[in-house]
Amino acid sequence: MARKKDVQADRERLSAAVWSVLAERGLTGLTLRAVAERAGCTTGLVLHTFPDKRALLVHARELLHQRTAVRADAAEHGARDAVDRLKAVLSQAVTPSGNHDESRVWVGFLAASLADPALAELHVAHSRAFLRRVERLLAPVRPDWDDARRGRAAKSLVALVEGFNVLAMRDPGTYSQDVKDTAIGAEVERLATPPPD
Amino acid sequence: MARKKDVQADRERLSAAVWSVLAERGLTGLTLRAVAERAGCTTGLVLHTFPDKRALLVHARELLHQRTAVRADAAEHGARDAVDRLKAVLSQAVTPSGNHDESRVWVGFLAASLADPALAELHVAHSRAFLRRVERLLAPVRPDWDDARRGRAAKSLVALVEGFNVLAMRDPGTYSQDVKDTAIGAEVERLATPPPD
DNA sequence: GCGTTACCGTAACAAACGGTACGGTAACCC
DNA sequence: GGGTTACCGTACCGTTTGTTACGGTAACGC
Repeated sequence: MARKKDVQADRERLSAAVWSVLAERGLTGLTLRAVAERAGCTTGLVLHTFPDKRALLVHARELLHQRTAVRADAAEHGARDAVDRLKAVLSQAVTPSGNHDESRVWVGFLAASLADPALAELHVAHSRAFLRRVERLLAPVRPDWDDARRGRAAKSLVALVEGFNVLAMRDPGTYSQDVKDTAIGAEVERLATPPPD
Repeated sequence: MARKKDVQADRERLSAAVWSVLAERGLTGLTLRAVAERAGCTTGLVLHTFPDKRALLVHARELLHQRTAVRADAAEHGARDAVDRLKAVLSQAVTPSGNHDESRVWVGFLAASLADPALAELHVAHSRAFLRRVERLLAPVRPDWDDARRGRAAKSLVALVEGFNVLAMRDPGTYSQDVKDTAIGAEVERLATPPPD
């Protein structure tokens, strides 16, 4: 036996490097050497921690999914009533952490998923998980609706959020934080207000 | 003088090849050799028609923008009243031509724009043009609103459309054509119905 | 039909890619 | 503290990338 290392920590650090490179240099610039440089090591460590590039991307994608889920949980937990919970989760989803880095990373993975079935599967799974979360939060807001009706409303809310993220990433002036929050707030209020039908 | 050729036709053919490769193999698979093979020629013709790869991508992006604008014009022209016009343009924007190829191409260009300022500028220009179109179509629907209010509503509609496109591309089962059309139709109807405020 | 000239397929280039193999180095156990 | 062993930086491999240069070929004017 000789020295031992923290493989898990290395994986997280390399995944963070993947996000950073993806946000800054795009999918084309996402090379093993660029990731290694960003993580302060060489390709040796990268390919000893992961079997190949695809596995690295898959892990980075899964970790990103996990982190966003934690953030959504926090937003959900911090809200008071049902309407606030829904609004908080949606609003948090369109609030960029860094200079829209998260959106850029998200788009990078989306484009990469067009050529990698494993990434495609992860993307769909993540997207559906968020949809289910919105459906769950919508249930106490509109208990008078049936599942089908709530499902359609949830899908529209998810589409609104995803659309704002993509648009704000490239044109943050037009799609400012205020614009996004106001739109989401108005939409949720409209869904929550009594008018039956 | 010797033989002459139709440069414009070559450019359109090569741009179409770019779309095809982008949809099928993704951004990573978008190489000059793949484009040449898809167009039935060699890289010789490609780099004699365009100075370099970036110029090829920019032209393909511009032509795509132009084509979608023509389609939107047609949808707008074919509708009867103001509400139908708005609904037709939005619905057409979420109706995939081929097997979501257009969405894949759109995402590919979006990801490519992260590393190419020229593509980024084109993307924003295209996005803003679509937003202005929706604002223009929304004007006769809600003449009682001021520009700011209409602008916010238009941005929400655009976000809804973009979001549906991205979501349906990867999960067409969950976000079916019926789901998208119903949601857009309901949203437009809601905007168009009298209830003031 | 022949010479001229533009076109574009062919081939090669340096650089960079993902991935492999080896060996020096440093940490652990006894 | 010395021997052992796992770690990972270094160097290299074959392939593929964008791009350049050349030359055969085919079409046009006369």
